[in-house]
Amino acid sequence: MSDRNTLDSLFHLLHALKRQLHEQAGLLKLDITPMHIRVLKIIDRKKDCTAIDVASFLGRDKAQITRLITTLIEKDLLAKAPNPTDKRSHYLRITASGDEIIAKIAGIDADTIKKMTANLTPQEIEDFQRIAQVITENLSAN
Amino acid sequence: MSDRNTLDSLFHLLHALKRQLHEQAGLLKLDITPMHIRVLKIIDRKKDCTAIDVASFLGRDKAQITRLITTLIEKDLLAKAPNPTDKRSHYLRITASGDEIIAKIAGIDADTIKKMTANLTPQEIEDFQRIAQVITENLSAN
DNA sequence: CCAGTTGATTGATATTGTCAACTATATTTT
DNA sequence: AAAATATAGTTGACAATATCAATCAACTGG
Repeated sequence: MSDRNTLDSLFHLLHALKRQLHEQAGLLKLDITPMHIRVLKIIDRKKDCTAIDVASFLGRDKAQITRLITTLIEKDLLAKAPNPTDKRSHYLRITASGDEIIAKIAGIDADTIKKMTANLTPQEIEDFQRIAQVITENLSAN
Repeated sequence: MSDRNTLDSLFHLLHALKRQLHEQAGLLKLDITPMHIRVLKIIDRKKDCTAIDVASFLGRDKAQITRLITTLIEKDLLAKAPNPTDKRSHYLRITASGDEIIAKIAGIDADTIKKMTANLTPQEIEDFQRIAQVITENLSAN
């Protein structure tokens, strides 16, 4: 367990995080996945958010985003509004039910972060985030 | 981009890492995935490794491990040897071709880590790894 | 207007992950 | 020793995530 290298550690962390978020998604009792939740959060934060915005923010394929948005609309957590500047695209708006879910998610997220960062100092958390970002950029650079 | 929270940062990092490893797996020109590579590495490190050992080390379902091992055997990177202490199970042995692949992987891994940690100090890398482990443990604890 | 680009959707398919059922051996209990 | 239980491994089914290619409609620059 102790002779893991950086890559292994990260993989392990990834897996633990995935499990955690999957559990949390289950807590919502909606038939919704972690990715749906991420999409919802992004749309909530960004004004006049379109599908492309979500895709580029997450660095994911447009196809995946289309499908995630479709199910969010089916579940009435999201609705499309016309985009006055481009008839091909739509502004994504959170519905009233969506707002409720987002509030719940915020609470659950806070718990997760609290759990993750138990026994870490604010300085450590800040360092971790900063270094994580550097590594991400290093990986993304080609 | 800048107002990401810890969860978002981690997700982003893990996604970038996944992509990187996927590319690297492609580099091997075998028809093999990142998970196959992880399994191969574990078996290489542990003497008399069985499928269960791999599953418990990775914290994955046995079913998934069985399938990964099956394709590794098909590709002649792995072979089963009898386990003298239990007729249900087998020791997993790396073949000669498997050894070659593992050597290549080691080189590629070194490159990845170098890329990831460019412009980070040894201290930062150490901190990151330590904090990542703490977070993993926090998440795994129930 | 035309050519090329972009936003969105759909189909196909790969990877990873989980659950449940099952076989064959091992181990424990009585 | 026989019965009950547990474990190693396999298989089937399926969910969640991800990517690629093709397509359509709408936009943009020349």
